[in-house]
Amino acid sequence: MRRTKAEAEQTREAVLAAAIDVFLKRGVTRGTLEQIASAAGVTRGAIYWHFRDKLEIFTALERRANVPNEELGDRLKARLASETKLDPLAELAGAIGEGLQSFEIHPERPRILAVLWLRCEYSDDMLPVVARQRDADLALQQWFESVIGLAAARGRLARALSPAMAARSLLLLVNGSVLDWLRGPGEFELTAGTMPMVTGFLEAISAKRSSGRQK
Amino acid sequence: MRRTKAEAEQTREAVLAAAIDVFLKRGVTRGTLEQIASAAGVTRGAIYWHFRDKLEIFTALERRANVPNEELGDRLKARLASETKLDPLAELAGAIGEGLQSFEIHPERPRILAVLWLRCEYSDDMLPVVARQRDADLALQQWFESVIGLAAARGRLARALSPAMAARSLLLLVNGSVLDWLRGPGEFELTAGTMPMVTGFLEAISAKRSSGRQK
DNA sequence: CTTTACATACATACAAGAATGTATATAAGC
DNA sequence: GCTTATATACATTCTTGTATGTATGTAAAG
Repeated sequence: MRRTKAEAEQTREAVLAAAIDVFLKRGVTRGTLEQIASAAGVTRGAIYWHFRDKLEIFTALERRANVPNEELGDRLKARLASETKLDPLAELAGAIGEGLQSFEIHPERPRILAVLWLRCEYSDDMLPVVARQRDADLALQQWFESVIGLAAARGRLARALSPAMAARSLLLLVNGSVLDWLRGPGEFELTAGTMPMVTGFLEAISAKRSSGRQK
Repeated sequence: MRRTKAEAEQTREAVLAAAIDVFLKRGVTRGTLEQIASAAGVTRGAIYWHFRDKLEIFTALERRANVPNEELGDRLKARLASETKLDPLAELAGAIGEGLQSFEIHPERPRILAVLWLRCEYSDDMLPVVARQRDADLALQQWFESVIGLAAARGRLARALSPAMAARSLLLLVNGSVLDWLRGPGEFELTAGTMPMVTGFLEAISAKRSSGRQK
């Protein structure tokens, strides 16, 4: 019955994949370890070997959700620093488009996010989870803000919204659209349905170059 | 032990109020009828008299969440229809401000919304609830769109966003900000923290009257 | 190269506690 | 007197955690 290390890692992954399935169907609280085990083709014993309890499974999933965004942000910041001729807002739109597409390319990601955002009760004991998600959001908002601030410094931002407010608005737009997309299974295509709002918003907050004085 | 009709109605309300407390603390699934009962100062027997099961308590709460918005929308539409001189976008901003303030004035409303949005697992059996919330959102979006469409018809809308996209963006902004507010207990004031984004957004999508040609 | 010893990767079985729903008791309004 | 509004008691079902069994990989000793 004892498996090799590689096989053990494989069952660990199977448990996590099964957990996503079960959490999506039944919710994190109502989904049971027995259901996860049978979905993974093992018994609860195997789960208790790899994870202390259900919360540890959940946090393992949570950890996988927020990683890719950070890389994306770092790449964009690097590119903007090296090539100063690029239009910051256009590049920002491109990066957001990339981020959205990654959800359509890697099917696991939206499933995990759906668990975090829609299959989870944020009661008192989940408070650290909420805090981590807020931190992730804040990080996103801040790199939005730094890019928008760059545009503002070059006089390419209208005065209606400060960089901070614009960044926050943009984040709410994107997150909200993703949330809607997760709620409705296949009601619209994520990138195609979201980008018009993003580019429209960015265009709306861009300084109009023809007029020195707009109000 | 038998109470008069008025007293019975009172305990029904007490149960609902207690349910909000318990759901907020423990989550809808993990919150137990026993906890609700003791918080309401009754036993589970009383609850089972007034409600068939926990889901019925939940739906009773849900019903109370979406009512006020509809009234607000109807009032604004009536006012815009009667007085044609008003600026639609400015009135829209005012109505949104009113709506936000109602959350700060009536403390029960954000608590119920927090239950619906953050203390609830939307697993398969909750699908009708998700559908109802989407319908409520769609209704909001549509009255945003009708007002913005009015502004567009008067040439007071920039071309960056269509009325439909602008309405959707605006709804995402407002809902997202409310969600953030519900997540962080007292991190910012709802109206004061949200309205700058709303007015900024509306200003950004307004046609600049000085220039005949903006790009 | 074999043997031995130990850790690993599970499965199985069991006990305890919750939570729910229901059935029954009861006492007071109508 | 019948119904209503509750409390109480009970049976049942889940679920979890843990304890234990067990067989296999793995590595070191000889």
